[in-house]
Parts: sequence; structure tokens; C-alpha cells
Amino acid sequence: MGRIKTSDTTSRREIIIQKAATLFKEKGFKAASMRELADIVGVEAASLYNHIKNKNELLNIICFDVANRYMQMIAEIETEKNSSLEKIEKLLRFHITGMVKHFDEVYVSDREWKHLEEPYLANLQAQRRAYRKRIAAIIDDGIKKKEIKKIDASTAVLIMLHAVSGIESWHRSKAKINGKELEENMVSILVSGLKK
Amino acid sequence: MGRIKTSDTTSRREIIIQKAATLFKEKGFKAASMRELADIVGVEAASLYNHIKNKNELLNIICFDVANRYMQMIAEIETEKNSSLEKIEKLLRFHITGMVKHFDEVYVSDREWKHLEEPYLANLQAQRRAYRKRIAAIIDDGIKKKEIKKIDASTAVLIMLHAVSGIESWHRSKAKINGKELEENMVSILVSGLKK
DNA sequence: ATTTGCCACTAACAATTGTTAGCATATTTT
DNA sequence: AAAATATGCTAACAATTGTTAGTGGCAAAT
Repeated sequence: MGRIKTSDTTSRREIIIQKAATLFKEKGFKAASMRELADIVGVEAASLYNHIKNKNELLNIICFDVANRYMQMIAEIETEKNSSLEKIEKLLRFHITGMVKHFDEVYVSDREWKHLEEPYLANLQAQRRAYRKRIAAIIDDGIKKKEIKKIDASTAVLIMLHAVSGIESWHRSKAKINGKELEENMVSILVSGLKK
Repeated sequence: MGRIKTSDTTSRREIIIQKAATLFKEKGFKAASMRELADIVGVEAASLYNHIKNKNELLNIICFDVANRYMQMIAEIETEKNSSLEKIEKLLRFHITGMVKHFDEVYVSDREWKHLEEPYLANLQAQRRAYRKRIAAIIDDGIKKKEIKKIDASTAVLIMLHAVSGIESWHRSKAKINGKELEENMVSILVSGLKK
């Protein structure tokens, strides 16, 4: 079939991962086959294994890529000297733009993590739990300082994160408002929903 | 293996569908096998086909069951003489309690509809689009009447529906607040996020 | 008690899956 | 130019998949 075209910035491996993310998003991890991925990449199925260990490694990479980005951002936010509400807003905006930009990856990481194998599964779950806890801590802090109304923090986290993942249907919809507008609307609804 | 136990209210078919919903939720539709489902039901795989046409029929039933419940509720709400905000709140509460009660079904319908086959796939997608439009219409009406702040209605719908589907992680979490509390928190955040 | 229909079983199928082995060709390094 | 490495191919594998055919037994109706 011919070899995979690489650019200077993107290795063959990275191309495969990228196309895998798109395929997994469209068909789901289990329903996507290596032969199909190979077709898309422009190569025979067996040739993929010169670049990756196996199918599950693809999912690992995608999921932890996303998780690591989030962990980095929350660490940064925690150190900044902002009000709790400002911190939440910044995180929210980060999630929204991240969802718009790295859509396939984030989508797959959100919906297909179930198919990770141990120890990666347990690892990612722990990481996600920890992440939610850190956000909840910011909210609880805001409640204590009376910037945020008295609500259950973990419920608020759950709403925020899942609302953002709803951008999926914005992505699919025809009558799209633009990304910036979407962001402002989401922030407006969610932040004022928290405010005291 | 012996035959499937039926109660007076639940046919063998319904038992299979119920167990299928749970299995599909846990493993995903594609990853769940008929042999596994048969095991859970307590029967050989081939025996399932005395009660259902095929695997995809199970998914059809689950998805349209949920969709029909929603369609019925929105029709009811539209006829009532309430303010837009009250209508939205009622719908929101319906979604929340529905998610808590029919968790497996709703979860599967939300995440696995991709694996429906035509014409069911197109059918359900159309139904969901129509459903979201009807909610958006209520919101737009509320904006016109100045009960709701000026926002993009379809973004608001997207936030609402996906926030509710986040109850999934509440379901899994250990430190659970109770269902009623969860409902009040969600309503509080989302409704006040919309209010003018 | 006999018949009828429901229901579960065994066995088997064709298709699809992820993956490996072995070999050929292209590219890069020496 | 030669050697080494990277990357592709074909063929094949074992396992798993959904599903059907055919058979026999259990339960309810006659």
C-alpha cells in the first residue's frame, strides 16, 4: 500500500494515534477494528504493529494524554492567587476550549475509558477521582469564604464536568454558534448558578 | 440449565431486556456478548432467541423505551399553564428522578445509541433532536417573557441534559448524598443559572 | 391421558477479531 | 557501496462473535 506519510512535526506513530482517536470516537473502541484503522492510515493491519504494541496501547495513550493535561492545569490554578469563583471559571474555560480543540481525544477518554486494561484502568479512575476532589475543594473553599452558595460541592463538580462534555452535541449540530459564544453562554449559566 | 423464572408481572422477555440493560451499561453494547447475557439470565445463549429476535433488538427496545417516556413528559409539560422557568424545573426534576430510577436503561440509551442499526438509528436521532428543540422553545419563550436571561437556548439545553447524565458518577461514588438532596442541588444550580 | 405449544438444549456455521511469523523492500547510517 | 534499521507486505493463527437448525422435554389445555 505504500508507507505512511510523516511531516516534520508528526511521527508515524502519532499519526496512527490521531486517526485512532477519530475512529474510536466515531465507532467506539470495541467496534473499531485494527483493519479499519489500517485502511484509514493507508496501510495493512499488520503494519500498524511496527509502531504500536497493540490496540489497547492506543487507548492508554489517548486517555492519559487528556488526564495529564487536566492535572497540569489544576495544579497551576491551585497556586494562583484568585478567588474561588475565578478559579472555577478559569478551569471551566480551560475545559471548554480543550473540548473544542482536542475533541476526539477528550471524547474518547470520557466515553471509552471502560475498555482500559489493568493497571491502567484503576490508575485512570484514581486520577479522575483525585481530580474531581481537587475541584470540589476549591468549591468548598468558596463556600466557606461566602463567594459560592451553600451546595454540595461534588454535585457541582459533576454538573460542571458533564455539562462541558455536552459540547459533543454542539459539535454535531448544524446550527452552530461559534466556539467563543458557546463558552460565554456556558460560563454565564454555570458560574451564576454557583454564585451566592 | 433450567428455565427462566418469571414473576406474575415480568415475562421472560422482560427479564432478558432488564438484564441486558445492566450488562450493556457495564461492558458497553459491543463488548457485551450474548453468551454472557445468557449466563446472567441462567440459560444457554441460543435459548435467548426464543424470546428476542437478535442482539440489536435489545438495544432498540431499551433506547426507545427511554425516548418514549421523555416524549410523553414533554408533551404533558407543554400543555400545562406554568411559567417557562417552572416548566424547565419540572422537566429537570423528571430527568433527575428518571435517571436515578431507570439508571441502566437511561445510561445505555445515552451512551450506546450509536450501535443502533438503520432505520432505528436515524429514527432515534430525529426524535432526540426534536426533543431538544421543544425544550429550547420553552427556554426561548422564557427569554421573551423575561423570566430567563438572554442566552443561547440550545446551549442551555445541552448543559441541562448532560448535567443530568452526570448522575452516572454520583451512582458510582461512595460518599453519596441521597437522591432528593442531589435533586435539590442540581435544580438550585441550574435553575438559578438560567434565571434573570 | 394425550396433545399442543412453549422453551431450553447441543452442535455447528461463517464471519470477524487482534495479533504473530516470516519475508521483502525501502531508507538511513556507516 | 555496504550494512543496519525501519517499515511494509502476505498468510495464517486461535479465539470469539452472533445466529440458526434440529431435537427433546416440560407445562398447560383438551
